[in-house]
Amino acid sequence: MRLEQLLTPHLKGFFKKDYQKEIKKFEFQQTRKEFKGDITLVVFPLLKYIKTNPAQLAKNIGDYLKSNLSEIKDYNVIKGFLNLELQDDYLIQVLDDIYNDDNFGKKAPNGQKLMVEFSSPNTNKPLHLGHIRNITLGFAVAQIMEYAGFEVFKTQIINDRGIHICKSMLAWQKFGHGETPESTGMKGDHLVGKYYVRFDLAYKKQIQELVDKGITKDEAKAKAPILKEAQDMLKRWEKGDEEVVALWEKMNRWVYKGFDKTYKSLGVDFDKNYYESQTYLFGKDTIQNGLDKGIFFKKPDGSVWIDLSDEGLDEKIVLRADGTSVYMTQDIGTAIKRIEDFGIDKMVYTVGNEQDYHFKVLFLILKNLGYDWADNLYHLSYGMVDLPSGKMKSREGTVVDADDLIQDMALTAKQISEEHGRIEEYDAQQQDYLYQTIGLGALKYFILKVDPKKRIVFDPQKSVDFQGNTGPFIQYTYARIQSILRQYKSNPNQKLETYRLDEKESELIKILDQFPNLILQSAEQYSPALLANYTYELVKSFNSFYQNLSILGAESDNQKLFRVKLSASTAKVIKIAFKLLGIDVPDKM
RNA sequence: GGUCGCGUAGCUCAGCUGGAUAGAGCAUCUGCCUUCUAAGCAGACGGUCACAGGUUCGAAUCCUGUCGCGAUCACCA
Repeated sequence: MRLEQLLTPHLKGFFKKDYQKEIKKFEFQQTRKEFKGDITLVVFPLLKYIKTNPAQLAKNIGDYLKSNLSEIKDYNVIKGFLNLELQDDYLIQVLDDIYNDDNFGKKAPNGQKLMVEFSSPNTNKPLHLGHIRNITLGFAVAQIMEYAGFEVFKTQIINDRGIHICKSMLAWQKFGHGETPESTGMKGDHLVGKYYVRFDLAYKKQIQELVDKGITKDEAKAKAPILKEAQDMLKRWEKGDEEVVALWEKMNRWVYKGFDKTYKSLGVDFDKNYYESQTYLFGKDTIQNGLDKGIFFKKPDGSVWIDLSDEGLDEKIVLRADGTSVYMTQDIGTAIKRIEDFGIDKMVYTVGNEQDYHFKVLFLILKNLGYDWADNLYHLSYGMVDLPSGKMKSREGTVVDADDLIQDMALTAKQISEEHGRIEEYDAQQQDYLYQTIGLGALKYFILKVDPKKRIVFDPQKSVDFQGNTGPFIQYTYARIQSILRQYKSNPNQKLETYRLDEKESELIKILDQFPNLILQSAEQYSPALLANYTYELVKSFNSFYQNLSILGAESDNQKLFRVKLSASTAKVIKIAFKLLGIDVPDKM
């Protein structure tokens, strides 16, 4: 980042002076290991402006930079690549600036408000691995955006009404014998989930009975009495029936208490919750408004539609024939409401790629309704988390439960930690906290390092690694550095003297220098994966430095000071990057 | 069938706004703990970047087509 900022103005000056050309952007890349140099200018793209031999042009640029910039020590040209070597003094200065910057990579506020939606669960069952990906991803994007200058609001829309929750309610009424989270010791969301499964069991039994009586399966599915009862319950809920509403409130309370616990153990929070029971009626006025403007049209049966065939899509329903809302109606209303509530400029929806079509349509509708901000809505679409056997299916009991998984990860962390036996002086509480930190670090990093749009295959048998490109490896490196800093007894805030850098050292500085750029890129692309993989690259480079050169055993005080500052700066970047990813780093492990 | 996404080493993934000989980890194999934490380091092995065309000085990257996998095209959410 710094290196490019240093060179660009001089390159512009060179082309203006010698060739009378205005060139805005230059292409830099890291110099490949097998060549000498710290940064490389790719000369080929410049041939568009100046017709000449690339090697000759590279040489001319190199000569110019070397004689005009004291920071350039030397250069070499290989084909169309100009490899520039920097003075050690300059790189040391770069490091010192990084060391002294407590908000390294943080962008100044840009004055824009951004809302990030993630999680958004149904309230009829506990969270599972799919939610963990959603939550981890959405939370990380929110944090990155904030660091990149936005004012961020984290939100979720909780699907607390509908047939699914009525099924749990009905089954609890029928088979629950008044069970509560207190009476059973079960987490509330798990208890409610238990009755959702219980409903399905009874439902299937009734279907089978009807089929045995000679009714077709499809007919049986529609006619099963228990389903009728659930549908009836939903109608009563919509009419505001006191008994049903009271039960609904009670069971949702159980679920929220359970969710809160899961969110807490995942280390995430929200600035504002929206509930579908309150938002599902939003949007109806907007539909009328759109009808008046001729954006929507009414079919003979009274249902309201939008025709998007000009955009290459189909007709889409926005209001049912009986005048009730569909998903789309609600989402239109909720989007408008959010803009009104917070005055936000942009919005990110973290929702799985199975809803790509829905969001495409939603954004188009809002645009057609004349909302300019519709251009600033982004669907952060991510791939499903599948098992080696395929999709997770609740009916087949293959769903990986979030709470179980978090616990398993901590348990694995415990086993590995005990083998190493380095934290015996910790008390039980500190140890538990550490196991949580490592287990969660492994899980979150495992998810975040993968490009969001790609499908993830999760093997519960193999679970998650703790070696290589993993959260624990990065946490471990951080802990190692803390150990060194604890042992360094001098004042690290002294001025560095000039000193001959080792290759491992200069490489590390150059990677650190890229961090601000990575923040920008991750924000632009809504991709925590970029940041995660950068952090891994940084840590690998540090470990190579660490294993090959002695830090506290350096030859001189100045060298020791330099290496301590380099280590501390690396730790700082690891900590910031992991904070943005929603992962804690331990001082010992 | 239409639309969208994905296809890189045995496995899991980087690299994709075109640039040098395609990179990591896991697994397998070889070294390195009397020196700062070996969850580590140094190295070996492993590739028709799904396939076929095209654009370009240059393609894993861009375009077209084919194949494979997934999603979606509900008065469900």
